[in-house]
Amino acid sequence: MKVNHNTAERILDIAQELIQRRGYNAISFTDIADGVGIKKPSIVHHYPSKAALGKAVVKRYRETFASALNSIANDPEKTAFEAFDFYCTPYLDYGKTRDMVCLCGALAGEFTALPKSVQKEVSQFFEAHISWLQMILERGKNSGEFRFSEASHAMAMHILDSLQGALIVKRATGNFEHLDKTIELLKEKLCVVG
Amino acid sequence: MKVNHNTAERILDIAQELIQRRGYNAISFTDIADGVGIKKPSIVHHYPSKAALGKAVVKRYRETFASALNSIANDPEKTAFEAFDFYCTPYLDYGKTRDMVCLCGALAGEFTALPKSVQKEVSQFFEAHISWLQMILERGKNSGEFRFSEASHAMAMHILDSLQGALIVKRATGNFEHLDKTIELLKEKLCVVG
DNA sequence: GTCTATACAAAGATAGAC
DNA sequence: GTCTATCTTTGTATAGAC
Repeated sequence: MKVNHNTAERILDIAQELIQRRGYNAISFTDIADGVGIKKPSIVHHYPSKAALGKAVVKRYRETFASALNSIANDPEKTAFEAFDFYCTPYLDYGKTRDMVCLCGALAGEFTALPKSVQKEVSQFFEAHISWLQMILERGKNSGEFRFSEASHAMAMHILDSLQGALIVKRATGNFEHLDKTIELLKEKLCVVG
Repeated sequence: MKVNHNTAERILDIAQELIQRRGYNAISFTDIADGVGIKKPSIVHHYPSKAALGKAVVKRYRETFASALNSIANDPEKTAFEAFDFYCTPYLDYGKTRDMVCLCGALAGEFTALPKSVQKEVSQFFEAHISWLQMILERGKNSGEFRFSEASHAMAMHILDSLQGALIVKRATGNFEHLDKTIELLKEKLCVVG
């Protein structure tokens, strides 16, 4: 994890982590300011409102994922299986922590209580992931790596749903097996030879 | 849906619906009071704190489920497939709504920001559902209705995760297909003949 | 760009009349 | 059991000095 020394970015770092741990409506400028080591009005200087900060956090998260997923997809050396495995990595990592979930998984739990601009980013995140997964699934099917009978779009939705669900249930039960088992079952479902 | 005329129960009804729509930290005594048609202090008369109210809401939800699941499991007329199908019904129903998710799915998204007493109820809800599903899966395997190679406990976790994840992603994307597709895929995975 | 000080609204909760 | 009135804290946000 890269460490930022730029204040605007450090605010995003702390805000993101706090949302992943506690959610959007449970955190305040004071919490973020304490984490960064500055005062409340300094945050407002960088982000004019909580909604603007929330949007910036999700936008960065979404774009970081988009960039990484894009790289993998465009790398001719990578197989569809490797791309799928890469996709699972952050879920596995969060799955090992006691109280962190995907940023957008946390936000989805309080979706209708979010500012519209934040909702939009969250929706885009999920839609981009479903599209990317669908593409990788089709590629793997064509290459013979994957074997499944369902529509690739339905499979893509199912993979996303399972991983997001596994993270939130993991945290609520304290059972860290959820992620490992989910990925195992998904791979089996895809008939991965891997 | 039964309509309650008892104030204490009506408070639980409204609080539950509001949490399912917006989450715990985004709602207030004022929101609930407006929904019930009373004033804030009347809520406090019935539930001494927000934490106590939250706990009561989840406890009732959990017990209502436990009772229904118990009835199905103890009914000798019901097959394992019928029990599984019954389990999916509320998810399907919430899946058709624009902005409702499972009460405990919503709460899981802000788990660490919940009062300890509420956390405990949510954990118990998930654990009870996993145990119940595991039992039904084993029963179906023994009767020849289900065919799966994984541990029944892992399958039970996976079913719960998928359904919970499908609900929150459904709401965040506005794509109502998530639940239907999830259940279809789960049934196929179980090699359901039914 | 960061701070102190402050405004203003909303939150959870209490006191006490009816 | 429900209300009005109030307390206290915390929230987001602004003004203006440094």
